[in-house]
Amino acid sequence: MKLEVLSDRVCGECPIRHRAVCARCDEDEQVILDSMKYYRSYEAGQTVVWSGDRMDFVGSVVSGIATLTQTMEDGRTQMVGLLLPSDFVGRPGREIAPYDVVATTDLVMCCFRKKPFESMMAETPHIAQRLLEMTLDELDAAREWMLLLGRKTAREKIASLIAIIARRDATLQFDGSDGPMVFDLPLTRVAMADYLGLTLETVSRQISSLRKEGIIALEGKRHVTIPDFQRLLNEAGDDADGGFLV
Amino acid sequence: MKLEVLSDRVCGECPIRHRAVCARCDEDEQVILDSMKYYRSYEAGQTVVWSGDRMDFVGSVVSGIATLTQTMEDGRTQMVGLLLPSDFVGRPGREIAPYDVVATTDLVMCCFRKKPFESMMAETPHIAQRLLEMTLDELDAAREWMLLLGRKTAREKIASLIAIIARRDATLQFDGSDGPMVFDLPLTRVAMADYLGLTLETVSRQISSLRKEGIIALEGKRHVTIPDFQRLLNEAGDDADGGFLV
DNA sequence: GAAACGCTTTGATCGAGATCAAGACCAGAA
DNA sequence: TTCTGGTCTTGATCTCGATCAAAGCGTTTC
Repeated sequence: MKLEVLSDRVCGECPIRHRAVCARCDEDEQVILDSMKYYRSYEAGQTVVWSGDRMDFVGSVVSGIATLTQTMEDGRTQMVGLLLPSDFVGRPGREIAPYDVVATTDLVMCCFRKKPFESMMAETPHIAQRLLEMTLDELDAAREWMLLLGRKTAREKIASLIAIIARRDATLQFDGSDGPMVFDLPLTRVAMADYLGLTLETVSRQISSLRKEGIIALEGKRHVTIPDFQRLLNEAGDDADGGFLV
Repeated sequence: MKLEVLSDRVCGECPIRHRAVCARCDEDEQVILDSMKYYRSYEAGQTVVWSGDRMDFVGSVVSGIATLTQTMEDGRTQMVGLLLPSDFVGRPGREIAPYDVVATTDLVMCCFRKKPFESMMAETPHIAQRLLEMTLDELDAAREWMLLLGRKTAREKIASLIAIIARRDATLQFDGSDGPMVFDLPLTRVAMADYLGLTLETVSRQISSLRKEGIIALEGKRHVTIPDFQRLLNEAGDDADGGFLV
């Protein structure tokens, strides 16, 4: 679908140019990556990578949202990462994918075949440096999530998730501070449950509860308005402004 | 205490030389690190770093065990990492420590002042490469832990933790496959509870339950024997051999 | 020796969230 | 229009792990 449009695109006009794994590259390096890259599109619901399968590429999310999930034999599943534009998928040096990667919305990825990318990385410290930085950020996020999974109540979990999504959307749009925040939840109730270590019924109940108390407002199932962000943060159990943003 | 002995030690005879952040360095690089490094010792129970404090050094665990914990204002705590020999503490480029680091046993660390280490890292791809590798491993471990925290039962959590500690100890000692595994738990019941997202009472009850069923045997509070490792793994809810080790 | 302290175990009870079950809401297809 | 399938909400009940409480055990101190 969008593939034709995108395949013409050069890195210079890429929307994630300054945040992705290639962010630190100078012009020469960029030219090489530009010639190596190719785009892939996925529809909402499609699986990008199956856990246990061989993975012959790595890449960055250009637009859309994907999830990283782990599943036990009996079917219990836990989402272990939420991939947003500029996030990196795949691990250099790894053959087999350890997680399912699923497109939650329509998704476009900027991909590189694994071998060439690995050689490029060995010669280009800028890429390795940026990847290290991004991986350390992901590790922080994973650890924040461990606190949520291990110690927060259902209500706090929901409030935390909504706050995280809201803050991200706010960052993307404008950073004009006050006024109500408005956005769409990019996840189904099931996906939220898988992320939060809850059941979908509990997710639904807690969202209803926050709605009844006026902490959030809902239009339809997905469209959310937050009249007072600080009030939401209080429900999330985080200190001050919800951890680190800066 | 051990400080005197250690301060004479050269990197060549370091027990973690081949696994730590310096593992990839060649001899020249090693010599520089050798001259920069200094050892620090901590007693069991001492706090190495306070969350929120400025951190002026980074370093590797040489011997002993430390924990990484996060705490909410109301006192709920979650352990987000277990630091074993060769693990790295601190993030280049970060000023403020986001977690408490606490020595669980007597601990020796090989430290570098942050600024010099950062400059060294900028000039030495070997260090950045190895750190990336280690960080990716930690990210995998954190994600495995997210599955445990979000979806496993109390019994599965305990079995998983014991299995992980057992496997690590087995790796350190010999890889002769069969026969009972014997080792000491390096954590108190409270620490286990903080790691697993449980209360200490539940930890104690589940350990008692595994003991009564003969899946583990206990001498005193800490000394564990596992007669049949596969049986323990079945209780952990992991597939096959408990995920990745290779 | 006894006392004090830290760590652990065990028991009794409670409650948050899971589970089971039904129905609401909405979009697309016939 | 009705049917069908997917997503979400709400209710009733149950259960696992939390909470509250007491006591056991080993080590250190005096």
